[in-house]
Amino acid sequence: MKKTDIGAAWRGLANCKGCGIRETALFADLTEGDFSLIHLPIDEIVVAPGAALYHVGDEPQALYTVRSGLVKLVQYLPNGGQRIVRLLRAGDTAGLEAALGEPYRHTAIAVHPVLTCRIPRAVIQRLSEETQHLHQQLLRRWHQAVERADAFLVELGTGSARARVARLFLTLIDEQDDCDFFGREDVGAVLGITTETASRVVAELKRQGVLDESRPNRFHCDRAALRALADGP
Amino acid sequence: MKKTDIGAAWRGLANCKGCGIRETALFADLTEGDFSLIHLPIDEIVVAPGAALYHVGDEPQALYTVRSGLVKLVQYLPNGGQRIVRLLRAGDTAGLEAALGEPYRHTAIAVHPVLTCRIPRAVIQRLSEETQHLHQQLLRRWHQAVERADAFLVELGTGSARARVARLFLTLIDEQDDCDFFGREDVGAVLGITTETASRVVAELKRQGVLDESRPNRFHCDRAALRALADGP
DNA sequence: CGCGGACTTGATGTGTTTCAAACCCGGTGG
DNA sequence: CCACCGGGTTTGAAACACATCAAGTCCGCG
Repeated sequence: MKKTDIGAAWRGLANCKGCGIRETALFADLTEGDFSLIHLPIDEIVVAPGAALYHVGDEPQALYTVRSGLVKLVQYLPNGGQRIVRLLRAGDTAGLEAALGEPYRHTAIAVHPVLTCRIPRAVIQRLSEETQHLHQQLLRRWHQAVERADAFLVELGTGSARARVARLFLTLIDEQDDCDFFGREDVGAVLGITTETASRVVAELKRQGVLDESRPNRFHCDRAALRALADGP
Repeated sequence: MKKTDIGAAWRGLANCKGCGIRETALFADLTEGDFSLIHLPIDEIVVAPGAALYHVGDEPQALYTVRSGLVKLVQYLPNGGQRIVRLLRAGDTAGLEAALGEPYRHTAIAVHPVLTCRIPRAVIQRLSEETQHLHQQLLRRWHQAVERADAFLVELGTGSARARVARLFLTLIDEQDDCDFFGREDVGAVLGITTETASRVVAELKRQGVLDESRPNRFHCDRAALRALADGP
């Protein structure tokens, strides 16, 4: 609760047309003409680990396209604990509910350093009235959000702690079998297990050579071994 | 897999304008004029318990508005098991992905006898191009689906088996504190626990007088007691 | 009447939680 | 430079909840 909110730094105005990840992002299929409809600035923002993009219940002023890094969507439990309900990476959209004028349902926190584009709600509404393209994209994003949510429930909420951890690594791993991981407390909040169990499992996988920690929380993984663990008991 | 698909019976053509639950359903804010855009029949269908509205991977021909009864959305696990990822009731929409032309991501199965309206995909696409109203509703439905998914994860995937069962009852209970419940196997699939544990917990709650089984799988519940259990250990 | 399916119950084992303590490491200040 | 602290991680031992395997019961139904 007392986490510093410092760490959100303005980086400049976004140049959407020339954006490197546009084809996978919300503005994917906007046309030249569509861009002229944007009359509010889209800011590029750098968010430091631990800082929030927005908080649950906030007035929805904007939604965010993640350009790099990792964002966790957190929901707080009545008992004070927290549960991470989704993880967002490059190309994903955070705070979609802002497009509907609904208050944010989660708190979005940067896990790794995050580069993001802040798109004001007014821009979305304007575009979504004027162009079918964006409307389709919005629907697709919602669809994607549901799929992710279901996947979280099925993949990360089922089976033994070891299997869950293995599946989590498999969802985070890159093409070189490397993986930027995060704190054990967060692992627990994602998988619905305790911090200690998360730590035990990760430590054990390191000992077994399935994981190799090149730097703190940076792992090289044995993909095959992880897959075997993912469905085993 | 071999569940009979019998039990889906045509009941007639829907009269959307006069529909009793329209204000809560997908067609909530369509105008008189909008209805004239519907050129394909909307069927009213009765689905018997255990029968499917559609199967995972099916070509998306239609989406469904649930008018009464209870529908489960099921996802199958690699190991052959299954997990129920959402429960739908009167006013809810099943198979939203059809509006996007995406294949169904779940299998939708009637738990209690279900009365449903089958809305062909073409109708949705036509309407969604012609009227902002429906478009907004579609977005809202997606939003709702995500909220449900998150609630499933947080409420039904956290805490002890007893707490989860209590929360499940609280989500199903009606204003008279009555509750149409369902098989223990399904309870397990919803909560991520085994059939036996589900049975044990329900049986124990019956003995404690928290639940009173008036007829098979029809319960009168002590709401206060359930709420106490819901966050307790 | 006897069968099958869903529910209940018991005994046992194991995985996970819990409570505690030790550890490692980067940072701070003497 | 080193002592010291604090947060995150690891590890241990004991308690507990849940899974598992295996009967047994209670229906409805042919």
